[in-house]
Amino acid sequence: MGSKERKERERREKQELILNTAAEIMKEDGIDNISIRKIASRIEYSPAIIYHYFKDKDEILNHLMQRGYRKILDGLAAALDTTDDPREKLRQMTRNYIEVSLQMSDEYKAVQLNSTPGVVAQTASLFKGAAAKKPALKILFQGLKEIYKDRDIDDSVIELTAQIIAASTFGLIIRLIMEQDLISEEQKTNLIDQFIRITVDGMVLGNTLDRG
Amino acid sequence: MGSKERKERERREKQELILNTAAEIMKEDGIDNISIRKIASRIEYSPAIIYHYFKDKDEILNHLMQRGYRKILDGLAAALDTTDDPREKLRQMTRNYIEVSLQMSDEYKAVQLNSTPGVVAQTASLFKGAAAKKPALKILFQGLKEIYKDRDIDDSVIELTAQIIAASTFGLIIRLIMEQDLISEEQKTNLIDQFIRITVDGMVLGNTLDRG
DNA sequence: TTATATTATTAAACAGTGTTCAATAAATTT
DNA sequence: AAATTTATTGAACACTGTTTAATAATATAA
Repeated sequence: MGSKERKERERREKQELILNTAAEIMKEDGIDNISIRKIASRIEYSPAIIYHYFKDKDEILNHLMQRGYRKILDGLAAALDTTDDPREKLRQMTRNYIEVSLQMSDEYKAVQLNSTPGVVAQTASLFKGAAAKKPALKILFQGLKEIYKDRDIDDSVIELTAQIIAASTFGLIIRLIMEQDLISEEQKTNLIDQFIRITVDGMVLGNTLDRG
Repeated sequence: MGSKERKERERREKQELILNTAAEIMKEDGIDNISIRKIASRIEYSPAIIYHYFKDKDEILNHLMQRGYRKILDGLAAALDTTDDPREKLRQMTRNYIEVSLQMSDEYKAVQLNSTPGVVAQTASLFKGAAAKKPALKILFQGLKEIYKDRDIDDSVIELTAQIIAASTFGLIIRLIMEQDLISEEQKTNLIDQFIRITVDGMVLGNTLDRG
C-alpha cells in the first residue's frame, strides 16, 4: 500500500488542525492565552501529543506569525492599480496598507511586535538593502523612484525614504490599534488622511526642498 | 513612640526594595522573566510576602512602567534650547527624543507597547485633544505652531500633524530597537538624519503645499 | 510588665503553565 | 504472525501567580 503519502498527508492535516485550533484560541482569548493544554483539550488529545507534531510552543506561534505575515502581504498585493499618477498610486497603496492592517489588528500586532529573531528577520525593514529584499518595501521603493524620476536623487536616499515611510506607517498603525478604544471613527479617518497628506505630499518632497 | 511614621516609611522602603529588585530582573532577564518567586527569592522572603505590599503582579509591572515613563519625560525635558529658530528647535527636540529613547530601549518598549488600559491611557497621543493633555505632544504642538505662525493653518490641523509626527517617531524608535541587531551604527545614523530631514522639512511643510 | 491588638511573615495548597520520558496502543512492513 | 515503526498517553518535573490559615514579631493599652 502506498500509505506513506497518506501518512504524511495525515500528519500535515493534524498539524493544520493544531494550528487552526491555536488560531481559534488566539482570536477568542488573545495571543497570550494560547496554551498547549488548551489546544490539546480542544482537539481532544493529551497535551503531550502536540510535541509529536511541533518542536515546542514557539514553533506553533511562529507558524501563526507566518500566516499573519502572508495575510498582510496578500492584502497589500490587492492594491488595485486604478491610476497611473505615481503620487496618487502611492497614496492609494499607503491607505490600502493601513486599512488592511487595521482589519486584522491582532495578526498585525502579533507579527510586527514579535521579538523572536526569526520573525524580526522577516519583518525587518530598516537594514541597508532592505528595499531589494522585502516585498512591501520594494513596492514602496519603486513607487518613490517613479516620483523622483525627473530629479537627481541617489538610490540610497530613496531607500532611506522608503524605510522611514514604512517605519512611520508602522508607528501609526500600532498606535491606532493600541488606542482604538480612545479614538473615534472620525478622528481615525482624520489621522489617516493627514498622514497620507503629509507623507506623500510632504515627506516625499522633503528630499528636494531647501533647508534653513 | 511616634512609630507610625517609621512604620509607613519602612513599608515604603520595602515596596521600593521589591520594585528595585523587579527592575533589576527586568534589566538582566527581560520584562517577561520577572516573576514573583524570583523577586521573593532575591530579597530572601517567601513569595507570599509580595502580596502584602502589592495587590498583584500587574501592580508591580505598572509601577515599573510609571518609572520608565517618568524617565523618558525627564530625558525629553533636558532638550536644551540652544537656538531660537523654530525649525532647528524642532529638529533638535526630535533628535534628542529619539536618542534618549534608544538609550533606555527596554523601558521605552515596555511602556509604549504595554496593553494595560491604564498605561495605554497614559501613553496615548492620537485622541482628539491630546495636544492639550500630553506633555510631550504639547511641546511638539507649540513648536509647530511657531513654525506655522505666518501661515493660516487651523489648530486642529496642527494637532493632527503633531500626532502624526509623534506616531511616526514612535514607529521609527520601536523598529530601531527591534531590529538593532540587524542595523549598523552608520545605518542608524543615516535613518535618524533622514527621518528628521523629511519630518521637519517635509512633513511639516506638507500642510502648505499644493497637491496634484 | 502583662495582655491585647496590629502587622509582618510564612508554609502549604490550588490551579495553571511548558516540557520530557517511559510505557502502551495502533498501524504498517516484513 | 512477528517485527518494526508510528501515534498516543499518564505521570512526573519544574515552573508560574495567587489565596488562606496559621504563626511570629511588633506596637499599643492597661
